[in-house]
Amino acid sequence: MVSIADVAARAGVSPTTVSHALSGKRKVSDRVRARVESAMQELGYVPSRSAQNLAIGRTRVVGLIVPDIRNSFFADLTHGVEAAAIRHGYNVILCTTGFDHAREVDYLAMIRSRAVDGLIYAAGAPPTNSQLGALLGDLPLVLVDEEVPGASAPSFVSDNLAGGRLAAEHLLGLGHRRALVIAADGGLVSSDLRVAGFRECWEASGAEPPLLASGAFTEEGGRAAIGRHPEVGAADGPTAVFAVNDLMALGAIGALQQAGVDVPGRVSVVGFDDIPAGRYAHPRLTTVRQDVDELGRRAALALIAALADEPAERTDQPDRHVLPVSLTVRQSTAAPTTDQGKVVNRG
Amino acid sequence: MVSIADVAARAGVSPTTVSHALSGKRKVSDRVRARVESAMQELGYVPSRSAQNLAIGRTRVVGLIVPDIRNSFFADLTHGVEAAAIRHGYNVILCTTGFDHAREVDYLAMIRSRAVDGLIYAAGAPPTNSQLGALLGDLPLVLVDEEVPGASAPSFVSDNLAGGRLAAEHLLGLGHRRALVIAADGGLVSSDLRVAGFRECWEASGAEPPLLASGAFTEEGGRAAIGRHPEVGAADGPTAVFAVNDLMALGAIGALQQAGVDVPGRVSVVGFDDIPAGRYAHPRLTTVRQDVDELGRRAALALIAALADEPAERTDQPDRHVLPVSLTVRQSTAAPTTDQGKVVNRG
DNA sequence: ATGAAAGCGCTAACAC
DNA sequence: GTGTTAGCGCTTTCAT
Repeated sequence: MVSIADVAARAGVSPTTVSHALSGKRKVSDRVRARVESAMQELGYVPSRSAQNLAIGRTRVVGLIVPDIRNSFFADLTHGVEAAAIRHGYNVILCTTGFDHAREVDYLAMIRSRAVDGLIYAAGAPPTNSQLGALLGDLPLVLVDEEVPGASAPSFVSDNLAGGRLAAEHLLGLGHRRALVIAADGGLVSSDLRVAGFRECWEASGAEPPLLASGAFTEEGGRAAIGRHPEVGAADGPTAVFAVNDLMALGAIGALQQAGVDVPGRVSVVGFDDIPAGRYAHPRLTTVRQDVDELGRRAALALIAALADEPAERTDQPDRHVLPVSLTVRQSTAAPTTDQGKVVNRG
Repeated sequence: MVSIADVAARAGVSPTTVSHALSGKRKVSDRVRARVESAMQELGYVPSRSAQNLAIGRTRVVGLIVPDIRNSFFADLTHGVEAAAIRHGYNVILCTTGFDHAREVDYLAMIRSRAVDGLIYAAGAPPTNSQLGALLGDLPLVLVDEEVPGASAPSFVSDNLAGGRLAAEHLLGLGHRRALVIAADGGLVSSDLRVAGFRECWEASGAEPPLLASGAFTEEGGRAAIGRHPEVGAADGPTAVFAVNDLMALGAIGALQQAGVDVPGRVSVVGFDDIPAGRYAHPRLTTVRQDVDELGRRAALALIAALADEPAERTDQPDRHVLPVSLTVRQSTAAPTTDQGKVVNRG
């Protein structure tokens, strides 16, 4: 292990000078700099990150907590975070909770030991609300994708309310008047907002209130919700389904098709997220698109900015940043057929 | 920042004793241990990871290099790695190269500065062959998914050769005799082996040698390959396509369908990997399944074991571990139709 | 069973 | 423009 002292000795200068030649934090004469540089070269010197971390009190590493990296939504988010972080000289430690409590505890221990300078938290499960603050201590924190009711940290989320409205408008525009909404279990704010946006818009149109189902945030959750509502696609039953994420929407389509209900012939389905699988599905999924990559990027930049600022700066109001969403119309939605409900003309 | 000295003072013992009470590396009387523990509690003490790292010379962090986390193959791999790592007390720093050279350089700097104890490397691009060793120094390294010709590191890969054979056997068994193989650009060992396995089996059956195309390891790559081979699905043209990964297979199917060629009616397609999108595609994709999660798990365990052993142990022969693959038959393959080539009976 | 003291390798006042 | 020196907070001989 070649240390800064070795380099200093070889170049005939002090360790301080080597340090400054490396960091540029103070002037070093060209002659000396050249000697130092060749000494480093010859010795194959690379500064020890551990020593630097201890000396400066920071690690230039941020933690990213996501429920499951195999979910392509979180993979995209991670991509955005990592790309932004690396551009600013930060590395990211990936922490996937997998909804496992033991793991969360391990992560918290790591976090509290200041192995990371800050944290980006995408809560996938009903988050540890008020506990969060206690567990994290005063570690800089940014929430992304999912807001945590109690927490006083900046958050970056998609416009879930508007997304729900977009889905409702699209379906109403096609002539649908009876809908089933599939929400996520566990009181996730994002799910609640999507449902709220949908209902608000739907009911404002004068259509009858949508049916409500809920389930796990997975394909199986969507499948099961349809199982519990055999009236979907039946005479006088709902002709439209809005699922609060694509996985559930895909599951719903699968269950519908299995029950012999044509999509979109008999029932239209719209999802939320715009994951790759939705583009390959049959029919291709109409969905509300989130710019997940950007969500991750913005969250990372915010955290890094907070880390650079004086800690005092952190008492800023915990602002909530909401990013726009858009509707991507594909083949899983169509006008309802006249034999199963009167088509109503409307704006 | 409460340090070990604070705890020691409060408990009326020396820092040494606090350290040992924490690590259990030597006996501490119950009385003292109790005092130390409550002192830690009251002060909210958490040991500084940076200080520990510097003192013990290790970080308990491993690096994972993958080309792109958004590719679900690598997301699965990452999941396997991370799960195994965390169970053994290691964290993982995610490094996505995105085929960007600047980033690779940043990562190498981090790695050489001993920010990580070891490295798991899934080379997605034509890897930095012989350079690799030089760049990494003597950092413990494990290769996964893709082997690097020069490198003298243990590797964990799927049985690509057998996978290629499986695909060929399946297609031959259905009665196909003319095939197009879509390989990946860039001389990736995995692609070469898959192609080799396929050809070997194909030609051994007496069928005419398959046509060969190649392209990027992406959906677009598969699409373009079909574009360059309009004879696929035409009279006397190939009735089967084997793409060396699912993304390319999906692209090929899309291009075929766009050209009015029915899959599997007129042309059968088999992929490799078994990514989620293949299960949603229409027709659902027949493919060679890799146990990616296990690949990642095994690689992580091997690295961690190497880190625990005496460094001397590392001179072991750089073993190559190959994991079995299996064929998942779905709807993208069928017997060739008689009007486009005589059906031949076989085995 | 417990302590004193010397590092681990770097940074940053504070001198000159 | 360069050097001295004192930490950063922990682990770990070596004593007792």
